[in-house]
Amino acid sequence: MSSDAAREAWRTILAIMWQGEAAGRMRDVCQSIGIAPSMIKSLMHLEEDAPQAMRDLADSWGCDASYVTALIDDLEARGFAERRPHPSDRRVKTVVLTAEGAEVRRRITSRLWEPPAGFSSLSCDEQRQLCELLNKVARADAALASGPRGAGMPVGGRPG
Amino acid sequence: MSSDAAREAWRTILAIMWQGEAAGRMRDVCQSIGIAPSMIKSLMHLEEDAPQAMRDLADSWGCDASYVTALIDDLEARGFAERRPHPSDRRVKTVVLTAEGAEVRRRITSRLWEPPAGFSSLSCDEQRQLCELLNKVARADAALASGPRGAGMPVGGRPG
DNA sequence: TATTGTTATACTCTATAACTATA
DNA sequence: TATAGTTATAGAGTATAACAATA
Repeated sequence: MSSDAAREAWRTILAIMWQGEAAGRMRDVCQSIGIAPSMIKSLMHLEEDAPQAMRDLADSWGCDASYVTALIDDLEARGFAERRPHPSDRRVKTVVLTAEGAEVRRRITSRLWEPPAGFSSLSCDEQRQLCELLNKVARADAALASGPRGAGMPVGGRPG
Repeated sequence: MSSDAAREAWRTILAIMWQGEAAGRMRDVCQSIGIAPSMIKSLMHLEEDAPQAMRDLADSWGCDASYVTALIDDLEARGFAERRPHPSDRRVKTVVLTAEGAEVRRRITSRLWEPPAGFSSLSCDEQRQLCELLNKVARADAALASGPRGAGMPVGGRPG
């Protein structure tokens, strides 16, 4: 059970995300850059110097492997990503961002990470306070998520 | 241009939304209640005692009118919503939530508005502080949104 | 035999165009 | 003539099943 203040804070975050100036952000970014929304998710998760196996991408995106094939086909067709063989397992294909893909990724994040207009109503001190409180929440949330649901831990993790 | 603290705060909100315990929230709610994600959006915007014209729904969801027809067809088929004639304009159809639809809506919100696990790492005072700061942002954001992009105002709104 | 990625296929989501009824 | 909603249809987005290559 959670406190009323926490509940209201969370509801307000949802309102800022879905009803405020940032609501159509995702769609605007897609239109201005000329890519499909599904591409953003892929681009944001790939990196320039860290090849990732297709299978791992399917797992972390929670989608079917065949759909990863389709997504990476698209990215490759536009020159944003590149398939590479796995050094030791020839079944596996890995994916990296090309220089052009990395550039597009930077353009996306610079728009997406721009805070909604309402943040300008806070003083500098308030902005720093807000930032610290949110960081505390995010750190705790990440820690809790890696406990009960983390990737490295077996499912029956907690010893009897 | 926005301050570094504001930028970091916003990025942290995005991390909490997309990477933390709340990341799969929407999908979980859909599965546990047995409805499609698109239905959530519709249900959350309808009300039990405030009939809304189909046309207005299309506008506020930013989608085509024909898709509203499909959505409301689904909701009606499941007994969650009901079409009603407009009192004065016989072209218009309005939509309201049925009692059952309102009940499902309550179940959805009670899960969706549950704050992510990380909020429990804040003291009561910190939760209240966070809540106040976010409220300030949300209020300013709503005010700014209703200025440049508001519904009631003509596009060329600012007088010369 | 089990696993990785691909292909073929089908189902869901959403938009466009043509249509009917009303204003 | 213009507007509200519907129908028919087509295009994206995504999954399932069958398959080839490799382990």
